[in-house]
Amino acid sequence: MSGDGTVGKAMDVLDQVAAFGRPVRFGALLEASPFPKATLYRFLQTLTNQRLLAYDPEHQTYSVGVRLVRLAHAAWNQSSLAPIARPHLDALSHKIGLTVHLAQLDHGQVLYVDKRNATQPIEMFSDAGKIGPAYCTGVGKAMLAFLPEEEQSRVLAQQSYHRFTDQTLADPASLKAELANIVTRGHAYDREEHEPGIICTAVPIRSSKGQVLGGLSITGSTRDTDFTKLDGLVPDLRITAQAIAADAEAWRSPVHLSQATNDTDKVQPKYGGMKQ
Amino acid sequence: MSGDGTVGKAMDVLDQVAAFGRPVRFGALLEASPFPKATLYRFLQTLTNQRLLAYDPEHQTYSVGVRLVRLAHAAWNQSSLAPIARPHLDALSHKIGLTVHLAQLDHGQVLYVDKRNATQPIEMFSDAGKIGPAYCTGVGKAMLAFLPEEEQSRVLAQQSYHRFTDQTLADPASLKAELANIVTRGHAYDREEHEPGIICTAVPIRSSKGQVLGGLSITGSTRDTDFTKLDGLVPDLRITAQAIAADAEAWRSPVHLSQATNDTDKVQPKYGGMKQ
DNA sequence: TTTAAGGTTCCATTATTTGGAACTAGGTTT
DNA sequence: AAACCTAGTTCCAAATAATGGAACCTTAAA
Repeated sequence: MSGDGTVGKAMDVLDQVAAFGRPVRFGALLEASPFPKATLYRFLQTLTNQRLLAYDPEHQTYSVGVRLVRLAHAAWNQSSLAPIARPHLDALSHKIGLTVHLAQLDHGQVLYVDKRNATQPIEMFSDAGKIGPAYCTGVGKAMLAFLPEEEQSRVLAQQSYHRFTDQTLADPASLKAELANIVTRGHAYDREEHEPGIICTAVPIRSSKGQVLGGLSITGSTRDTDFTKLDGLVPDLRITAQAIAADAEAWRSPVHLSQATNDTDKVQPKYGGMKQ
Repeated sequence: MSGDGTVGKAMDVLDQVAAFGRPVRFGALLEASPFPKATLYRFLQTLTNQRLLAYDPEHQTYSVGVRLVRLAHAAWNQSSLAPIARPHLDALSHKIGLTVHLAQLDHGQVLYVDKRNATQPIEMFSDAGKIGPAYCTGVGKAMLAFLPEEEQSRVLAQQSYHRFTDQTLADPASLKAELANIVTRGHAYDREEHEPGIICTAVPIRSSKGQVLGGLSITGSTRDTDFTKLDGLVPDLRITAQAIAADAEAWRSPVHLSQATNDTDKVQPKYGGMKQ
């Protein structure tokens, strides 16, 4: 699938285990794997050694390893919009009192990187890291709409176009038409296209050069809210998105000036600080 | 460092980028890398192709890629205690009104997988995924204390023994003595050993066979609380830890009965659902 | 005790990785 | 403007690691 030599293949195996969503036995993996028994076995060994997988000897099952949680922490901090956007999300959700989502595009899908739920407590990882379809969510369409021509076509061709509800735009043509509307309008709607009873308004987060950095949305249920209400909040959304974009650009720029002075007095110097 | 063929080396590179904590240029990586230029270059290409790294062409910098966030979501859900422990944490933090941490051991270090902060809103990934030292935190010591002999020795030898405060137990001998106390007492203290002004009580989460699954702690500042107060909460901690362990065992057991019926009607069937 | 299925190891073959050196693109000094 | 860096990229023969068919365990049932 990915190619990319041994590392790519190993990642495919990792993805496969992750896709099961629960501990899985060797045989189950083998059945669905393009690799012969011995090869798959060795990959699982390697990944387990690397603690990218965890092996439960009692049940003889593999599951995705916690080392990933650690790496993800770094990823979330250093290459997602989340740390930059945090204060803005706090302010926005406090002001409007509805659920706010921050998302980015990953491999043609919507990756939620942060969330504010005004009423209930936040659901941690269960939301950050969650993925959703791009063609039938507010944030997804807001991001797609402002993608450069070529990239947009590529991503549109990747979508699954599953019909979640009877509002879902389940083919590239109607989606493309909708995206044009979004560009002129400046924001996207989700009209119960993904889940019945759930509507949303979303805007893209774009750099000064117009590059799509992410998306921001307000979500509500049809019981509590409607599009008139949501429309009233669009200015707030826009302002927040712009503020996030501005901060993102301010953060990125000065980075390359100082040459890597690997702070050795840090709390947990990668491996260096640990005896081996 | 890790060995394990090509995949291991690639992971080392990934770790190296993660350790920088910010976007990093090729040259900076090369300086600190055991690999020759061409080799490092190819690894970075491969990892970038795999979206495990993200490359910013403008600044020519690499950072950890968001694909990891996605994988971590799976890891957190399927092989951490967090999803099982969630309701218990909610109940505990609600009842006692102090900060509660849920942690697991990863590679001799404390990996925080969830947190409840009774007063302030939860800080998402900034806490889940965070790592800390095992030898000078409450959860760390609680878990170390109940490790099997051999594993304990191995992990003790891995610690960095940095003296964070003048309370830090900064050598294996005094740590080992303390661990013995923890075993008889049944719970661990952090007496400002990691951060001045921060104290905590922690218990291990152990399976019915005594295996250490994780750790649970209550943290407070010396201004608001003291060990007398914390001691009063230990029974609650214990009960919660036991409940989590019980649920964890109940969840694991029936897993291997049903043979992999890869749900194809799932929302996002890994790649299968997407045209390629 | 035999059979079977699931898992693990072996090892000659095959394919990938390796890294020194040569090359290219920007930017800076002479 | 030419020479000269420095940082990043490509090439390719040699070295190394991955491959997978088959044999071998090990546990659970017949």
